[in-house]
Amino acid sequence: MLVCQESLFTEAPPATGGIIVPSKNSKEPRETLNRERVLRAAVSLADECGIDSVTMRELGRRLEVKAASLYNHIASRDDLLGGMVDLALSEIAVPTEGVFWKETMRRRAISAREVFARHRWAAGLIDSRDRTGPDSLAYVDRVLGVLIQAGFSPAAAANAFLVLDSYLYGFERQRPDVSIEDGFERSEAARKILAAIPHGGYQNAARVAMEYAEHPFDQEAAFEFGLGLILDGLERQLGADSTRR
Amino acid sequence: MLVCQESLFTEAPPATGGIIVPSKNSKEPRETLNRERVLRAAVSLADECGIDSVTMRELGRRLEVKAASLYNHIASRDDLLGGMVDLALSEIAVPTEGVFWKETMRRRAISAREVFARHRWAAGLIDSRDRTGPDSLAYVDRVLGVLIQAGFSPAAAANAFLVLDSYLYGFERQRPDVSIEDGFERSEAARKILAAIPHGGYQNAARVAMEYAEHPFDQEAAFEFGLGLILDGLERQLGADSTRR
DNA sequence: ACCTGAACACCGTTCAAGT
DNA sequence: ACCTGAACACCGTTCAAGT
Repeated sequence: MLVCQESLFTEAPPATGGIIVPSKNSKEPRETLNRERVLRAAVSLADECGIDSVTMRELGRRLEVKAASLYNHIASRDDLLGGMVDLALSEIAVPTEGVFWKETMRRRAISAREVFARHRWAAGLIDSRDRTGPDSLAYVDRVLGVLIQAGFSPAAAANAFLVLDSYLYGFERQRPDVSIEDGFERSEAARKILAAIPHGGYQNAARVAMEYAEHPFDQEAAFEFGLGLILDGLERQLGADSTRR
Repeated sequence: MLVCQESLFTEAPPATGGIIVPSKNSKEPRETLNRERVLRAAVSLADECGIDSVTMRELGRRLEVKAASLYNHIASRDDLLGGMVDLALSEIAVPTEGVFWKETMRRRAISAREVFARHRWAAGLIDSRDRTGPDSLAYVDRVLGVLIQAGFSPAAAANAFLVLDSYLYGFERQRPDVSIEDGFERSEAARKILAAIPHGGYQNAARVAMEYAEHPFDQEAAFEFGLGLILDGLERQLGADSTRR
């Protein structure tokens, strides 16, 4: 299914050709396009080939339609990206209100990380873009509900939400591309790092590098460590606020 | 100095014209370009007009040079963006090793936020891009040094660094564009939000919106709240590790 | 209502040619 | 060593024209 090689042809394929999109039975009259089909195609294109390859023209090619036609279903490329983010965020597991808020928030964060692993382009697209899509809004409302029900004031709940998601998105964007894998390569890497230290420069960075060469960096553990830190802090704040009241 | 209006001319300005770049005395023979001058011009272009207007062609226009010439000084647009990030990060205040680590980290975070306020494009560019520029590496080394000296193990220091910066960058990217300002507009906004709630939907979001309509959201306070949470957590971890040893 | 063709005003990058 | 002209292979978006 992964068809990301830069197109070998610039011209449109012959209309008869089932070669390019083999999974599509071209006999049945193609059902008409709509916003959802466009968004879903964009998401899988981004998943497979990276966000940079999500161009109007490439997306049109995938949907067997000219780029200009897409504007019947989306307002602009920005609108497209916004819709894609909305779709991705909607995959984050729904917090269930019955569970203890801390556990709910932890599960939500881990679920979000799984979503961001599946859609590696998504975290980079969440920013000034308003989170006003209906799915997103419902999601935000549910998260706030869990926190308010747990005893946070509306403002404190919003604050907690913001702090948690800042960490979540920020961690995701720093997701390191660790490439060194087997033991030999690791110690070899450490040796090189030491050799490259120019006469006592970057000593601290070198110590960390050596440490990681021996005990590889556990990204998931690092994430959950920070998550726990924040959740514990929020819990303490909640306790302080409720005794004061 | 702000000259961001989309260029009114496509053709190059007349060579004699001091009209377009009035601050530049065009009589003296322009000093030759170099990497630093290109990067600095790109940074101020991004500051003034946004990152999207940093194109090779526009940058060339600013430097009174054809776009192709830029490739004598930078390898590619990606190289350019990397260099810009490096330059911005180098503006973050240097942590001084003499001070208590927690205060140092707090000041660093606040300084970083000031830098990101000045260069609003910067936070969005820090991601998979390696932080391997010489300035960045020296900076990383210094931060790690403060933490290690405070008693964190190399791995714990790296973890603390990662957690802090995840929060920092993540918060920055969510920086809300609060547009409502005066009191009347705020209560008006709250009224509208309530009116828009479709028969009991999004109740929690509505409560938060109303709360903010009365007591406007203090972004700086929210940031420092989360920052304090994380720093306190790290301090507790440091204490636990050192008593255990 | 939806799609196409063709155009417009852009991009990043390469490269032979100039100085 | 640095810059230019010209080209290549792209972009997003608009719009009259088709069905």
